[in-house]
Amino acid sequence: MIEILREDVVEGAKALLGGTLVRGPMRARIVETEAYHFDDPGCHAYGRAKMKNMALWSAPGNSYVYFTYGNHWMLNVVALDEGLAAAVLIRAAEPLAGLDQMRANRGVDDVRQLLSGPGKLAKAFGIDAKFNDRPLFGRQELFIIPPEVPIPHVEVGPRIGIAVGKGHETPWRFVDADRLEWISRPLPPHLRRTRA
DNA sequence: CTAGTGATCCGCT
DNA sequence: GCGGATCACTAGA
Repeated sequence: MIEILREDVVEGAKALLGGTLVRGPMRARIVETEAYHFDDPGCHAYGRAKMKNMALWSAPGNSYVYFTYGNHWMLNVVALDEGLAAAVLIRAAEPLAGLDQMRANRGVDDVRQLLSGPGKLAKAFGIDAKFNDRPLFGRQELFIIPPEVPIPHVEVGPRIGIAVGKGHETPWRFVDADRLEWISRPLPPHLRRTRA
């Protein structure tokens, strides 16, 4: 997995689908990701290094966690693309285990609401600044188990929440086509199907 | 649909 | 050093 992330952030974003995010009793299957890379105005690594995004230059496979909109933490996996800083945003997951812990952290009961968005997922897993810039593969307090085999069907769409003029059309949002009920929001009508 | 939230950034004193 | 704009979102009408 780290080898893929080091090579190509788009491939990395697809390869992370089907992976398992783990913390304590909590386990969840990653069903939605987005890719961001250095040359893309929507990427936090665009322009020059800033205080909050130092982790983007740490190492492929590390976490990049940041805070936005006054409320929300986001979990990213650091990657490289042609040697330049890049990242994969983990946007949604299917709860597998430790649901009671997730419910307690989120303050909601509905299983569909636990992890169906990047801010929700981070809150359910109790992810905050202390998880920034840490390895995510291998056993840690928070880690990701890569999928044993790539998932069979990936659907693609434009990324969410990117302002006009900042790469909003770039189709770098990837979802597990067989688990659409767990994604953060529906894909727009015309989508392309590709292989993982 | 819109309000809320607060750290960070950038351009100007 | 200051202040407004921005922001990879969510909850609730």
